[in-house]
Amino acid sequence: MNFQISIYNMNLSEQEQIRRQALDELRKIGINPYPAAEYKTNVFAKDILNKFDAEKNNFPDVCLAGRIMSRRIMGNASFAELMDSSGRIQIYLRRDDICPGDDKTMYNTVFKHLLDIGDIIGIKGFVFRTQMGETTVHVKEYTLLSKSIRPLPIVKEKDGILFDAVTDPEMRYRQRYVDLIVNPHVRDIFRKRTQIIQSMRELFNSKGYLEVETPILQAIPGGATARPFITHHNALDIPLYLRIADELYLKRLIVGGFEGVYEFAKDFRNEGMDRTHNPEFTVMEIYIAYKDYNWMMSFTEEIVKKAALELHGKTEIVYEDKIINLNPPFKRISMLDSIKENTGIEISGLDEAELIKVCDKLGIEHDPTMGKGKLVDAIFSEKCEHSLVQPTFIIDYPTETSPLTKMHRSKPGLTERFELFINCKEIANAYSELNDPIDQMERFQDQLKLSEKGDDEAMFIDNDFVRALEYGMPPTSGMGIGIDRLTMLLTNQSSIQDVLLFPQMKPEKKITSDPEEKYTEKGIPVEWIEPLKKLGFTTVAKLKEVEKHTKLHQDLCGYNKKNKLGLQNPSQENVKTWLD
RNA sequence: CGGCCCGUAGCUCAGCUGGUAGAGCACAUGACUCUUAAUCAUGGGGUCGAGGGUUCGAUCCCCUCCGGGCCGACCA
Repeated sequence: MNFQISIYNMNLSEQEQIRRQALDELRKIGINPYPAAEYKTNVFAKDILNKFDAEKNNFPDVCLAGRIMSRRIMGNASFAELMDSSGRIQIYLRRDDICPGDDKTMYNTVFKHLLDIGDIIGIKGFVFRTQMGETTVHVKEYTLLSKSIRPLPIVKEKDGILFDAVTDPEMRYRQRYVDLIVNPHVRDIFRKRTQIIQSMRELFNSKGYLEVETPILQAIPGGATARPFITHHNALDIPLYLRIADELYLKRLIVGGFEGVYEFAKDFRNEGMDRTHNPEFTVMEIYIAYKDYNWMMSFTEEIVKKAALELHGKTEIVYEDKIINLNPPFKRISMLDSIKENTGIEISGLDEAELIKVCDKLGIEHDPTMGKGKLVDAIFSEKCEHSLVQPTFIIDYPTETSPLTKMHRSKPGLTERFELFINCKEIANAYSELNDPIDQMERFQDQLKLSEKGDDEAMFIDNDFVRALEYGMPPTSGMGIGIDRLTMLLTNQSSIQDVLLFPQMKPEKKITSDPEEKYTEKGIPVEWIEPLKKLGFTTVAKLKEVEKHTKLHQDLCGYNKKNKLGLQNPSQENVKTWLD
């Protein structure tokens, strides 16, 4: 028996070894643990739970498939829980139902011993209610559909309280598949994420706006201020950037004559990672001809309201300890008024030197690379954002930080731009788009000056984009919504990792391990390879670092004894030759 | 990048001014025909994140590193 285990792999846990043995046993019995055939089901667990009526006996013949999540075996009868994509349902198996004849293998051997929690099976039977009142499928016949050879964390639940729930973020994010299996509410979050996107798409399509795709690989990463990822195209031998925004391409399409275009775009920014930032993230950007930012504010209200209603059936949502009402109209206040409201200081018309004084007075850090716009932005971030719990449009931003935005129709030095804040976070950003090509070129050149001043986020000049504007772009309003952050808000999650299926993680540390040949080449007998690896010598190179061969010899003999391997101990001289 | 905390069985966690490890679940064997965190009995399972140091002796104390979390800084 010991030998039986050792020929598998010493690195496997006992439970994994047992499951691999079960795999072999199943094959011996003639059961394919990984059958190819389609398995036709006719119902989901949730449908049964919702619609079963014991008096009508309305599920006399069901077939469903899913993963075994728990088992309670009591001799000749067993209960188990089956989880399919819709949820969990209890199933009931009786030996003499599963095995009507003399051969009781399918129950006694296969179900009780060779199946495990985590295995995927299909069942046929009828629905009934147990004495305890639980809707249950009485199984007449089952089929193994896929054997699981790695034990799943066992999460138990009673009265809504989870026991031993997997909460370790490391495991939850790296092995999202496990998280999705054992934490059912996680699947729900991602369903809601898709629902939000669907809700927006439906609204846009109903208005006749066109969903488009624009380049992710861009020669000039435009449309936002951020540090890009850079890559290289071999055939063209040019650098390419992963997009930081799709704005400039969408506006080219408005020039091309579309009335409205939108894209759910993955953008990439080479910056810090934390609870609210992932290097790749999703932004919905939409551009509509002949509109302005006032119109866009109302449209944004409609988008947010619709998504909230479809997810929650109401516009009041709970986020952590706050209740947020997403019922329009949202408050609208200019950035300068908001600063005045929160600090009592009127900063309109101040020059750079005066703004620096204000920063000093308010205790806001600043540095010489910051222009007027960034100084105002810093004051706003520091003093105002925290007050914007309920949805609020902050409007009319300084020109300097808005190089793609039309000048304000009546307020000099400002632009027609708004950001929607909810729960103190920016959710949307929109403008009356700048369509004056000459103004646009000048703004790009101002960005160049900022860049020369040391601002490494300033925008690049996109000459082709200016050329497009020169042909004439209709007055247009554009808006972007951070899908990840909106999802966080609407699903009450506090970190972006919880709304991304596969958040970016540091690479997993690989344990390098040499193949057997490397060891045998050095004259090391096969049976001593495993003990050496267990002692930490996973590569032959590590053997070279051994200072005293006698110590290694001792360790090996000790390992042999401790694990009762029954191997013939090597001589000290032998061990010495391994180290050369 | 700085401060605080964490890393022990497959999972969740104990481990008392240092004496080479425990629980529950899971797993194995057995009992049990309506159980539901099923129950009962028995059993196996751990380089106590890695390396170094102090010590007769380190899971525990010290240093370095790796991985993770929270807070701050930077940053949309």
